Amino acid sequence: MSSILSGLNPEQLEAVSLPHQSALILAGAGSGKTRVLTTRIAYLIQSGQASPHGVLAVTFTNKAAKEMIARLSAMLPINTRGMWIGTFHGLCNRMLRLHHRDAGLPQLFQILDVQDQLSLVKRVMKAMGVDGEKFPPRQVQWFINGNKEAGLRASKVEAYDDFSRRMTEVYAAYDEQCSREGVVDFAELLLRCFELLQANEILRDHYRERFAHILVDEFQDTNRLQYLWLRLLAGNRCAVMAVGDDDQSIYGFRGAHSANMQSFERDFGVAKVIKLEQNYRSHGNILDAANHLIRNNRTRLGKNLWTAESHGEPLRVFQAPTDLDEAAYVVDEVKALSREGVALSEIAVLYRSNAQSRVLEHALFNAGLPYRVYGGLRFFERQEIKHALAYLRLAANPDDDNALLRVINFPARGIGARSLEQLQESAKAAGGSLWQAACERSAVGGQPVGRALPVDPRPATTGRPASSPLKGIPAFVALIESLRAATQGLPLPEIVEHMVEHSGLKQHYQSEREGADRLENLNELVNAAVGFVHEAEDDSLPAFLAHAALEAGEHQAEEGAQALQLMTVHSAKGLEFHGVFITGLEEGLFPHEQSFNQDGGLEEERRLMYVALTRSKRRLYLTFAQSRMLHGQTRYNVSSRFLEEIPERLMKWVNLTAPFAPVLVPEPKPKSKSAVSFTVPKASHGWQVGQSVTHPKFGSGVIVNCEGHGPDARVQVRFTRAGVKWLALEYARLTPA
DNA sequence: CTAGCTGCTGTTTTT
DNA sequence: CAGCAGCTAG
Repeated sequence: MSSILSGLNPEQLEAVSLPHQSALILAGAGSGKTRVLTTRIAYLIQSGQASPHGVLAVTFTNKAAKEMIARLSAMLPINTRGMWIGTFHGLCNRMLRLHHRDAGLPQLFQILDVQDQLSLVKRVMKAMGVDGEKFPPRQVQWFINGNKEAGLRASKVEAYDDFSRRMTEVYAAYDEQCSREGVVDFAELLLRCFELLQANEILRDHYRERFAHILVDEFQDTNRLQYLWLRLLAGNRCAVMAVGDDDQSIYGFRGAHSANMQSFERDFGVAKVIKLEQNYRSHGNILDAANHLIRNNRTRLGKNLWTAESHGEPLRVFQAPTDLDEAAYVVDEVKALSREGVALSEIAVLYRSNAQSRVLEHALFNAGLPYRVYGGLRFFERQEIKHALAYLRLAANPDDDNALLRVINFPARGIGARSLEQLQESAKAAGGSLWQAACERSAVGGQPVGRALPVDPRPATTGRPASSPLKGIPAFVALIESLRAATQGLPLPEIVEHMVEHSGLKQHYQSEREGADRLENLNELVNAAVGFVHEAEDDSLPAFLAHAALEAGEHQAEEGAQALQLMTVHSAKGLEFHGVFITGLEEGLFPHEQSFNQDGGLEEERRLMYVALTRSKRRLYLTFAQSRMLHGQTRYNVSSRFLEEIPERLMKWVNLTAPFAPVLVPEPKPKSKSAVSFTVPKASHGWQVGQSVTHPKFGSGVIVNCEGHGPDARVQVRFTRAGVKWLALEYARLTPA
């Protein structure tokens, strides 16, 4: 017992060994929050106050859940498999699978990711004849999720104006369509689970009996629904330990409600709030900077981090003329750090928005520095993977219209908009899924059956009722049936492999010019299935599909490899690095301009900056650029106000530019760098046929043709790797080889 | 029906 | 600059 508790400071110890009561732990960045949580679980189990079976621990990200399980396994000789440790979505998914009947869901319900959800929303809107101009689908999606996350079904939404009334109608229709298809979106996982527990007393009591201890990580990020879910699940006898930091609440934009911390104190009868304020991560200057910055926020619970460590180095501030120069600086400094012996995996480059990673990646790639990007397009979100998954989903549940629509004509098999329209109409008329409608048509050799016929609005076409589409649809039905039959009972990896091989996807990408990467990803999908079988308790196809939806990014981030870490500030939360670059510190970017009109938006941006600062253990860089390419045009920004909120004495301006010097508007750059630096009399733009060139993306090649003059000048280049391409000289960054 | 083109638009953060 | 909807030629 003493072994797991040794080394804890008094506050940590108090938190870990609390008696059976609900508690709120205010845990500052780097104060050993995860350690407290895991040690608490270990303590409860080791002292016999709880069994592994009777503890539920919920986190916000998969990464955090994994971390917790790993640390727990290291601390105690117990099997952590089967323990209820996971994300809100993961745990709700688990509960819904176990009780799908009570929850009113098919056993094999599928999970819609953001893209799937959006396309379903669009489909529903189209069917209802809702104007997509007046009601942007994204906004409708946001509306639906927002209400679900507030715990509101369409029938409970209070709509006082025509606009929200119409949106609410779409919400209702969308939910109906989801249940027809047997699919649930992310928010639905939570809401459905909540409703299940609410409606089913026996089940509720069962789980309340079972989970005597609930632990919640990142409590400040919980939304209304998650809070209600916790309260419902906890009942009166459960001890809930909520750990959070209001200063790190950065998900307000999607409904997180850090006031849940205050509600928690009240609703759960918290006797004492424990504050963890000693920071074990960063040197003093870094903490000073973070503390000063966050003091500019009005709405805080109040907390001040301190450290026993020395001040360390000053923060290094770098002002770059352009985003390219900023990237170049990052490259140089990373190289220097690396030479000093700092592992690349201990260095992170942070940015506010994903779009910023491009320029950085480009510079790193050219410098030959290995890097890994978190976020962005995740593995399971790639087009070819989504296609393959759609085939798999159809094998598991053919009524999944989203999946069907994705692949019914991919690879192309002659099913166009017209036949789809007809299919959708007959499905609607029969009140069934698209798959059912497709089967009906195929079954009788092309004759539309029974009631399916009369809806055709154009009498002219009734002469030859839907003859052309019937070539494609029966072929599709037959394909799916044969895939299903062939994979029946096979182990998961073989199912996946069979699908990839025989769905026509592989063939399609083999014949496609740029299909090599996609093929590789498809192979990687088979590997993912193999890995999944080894790791997961449930290695069925539906479990794999759920995994794909819930842990979309898992596969591109190989742990431990020696690579520089690139990520948004959001995804950096909870991580720490020896050296951190916070880039793009410009007004409009960080803080983001979208935050200016949002309620409390600026304070959230500041908390985001606080999170960014506190990721660093030792070395911290703050960089910004005076001009930056954004959305295809150059923008001139001033430095971020956050730089001014950090005391000057903590910072060192490394490029010797006076701080807050007036922004110089650079002269317009020459149209094409290469055209200026390279002059050959032959042509006005300086390039000639036969010349060897290199392109940042396509690599090396030879010019095979030229045409046009001035801004319209183009050259045709035969690249060694990328084939033959026409490039506009004004834009292509071509260099002589 | 398909493929390929044009022209438009929307842009933050994520389970 | 992307991704996408809508259009046109084959």
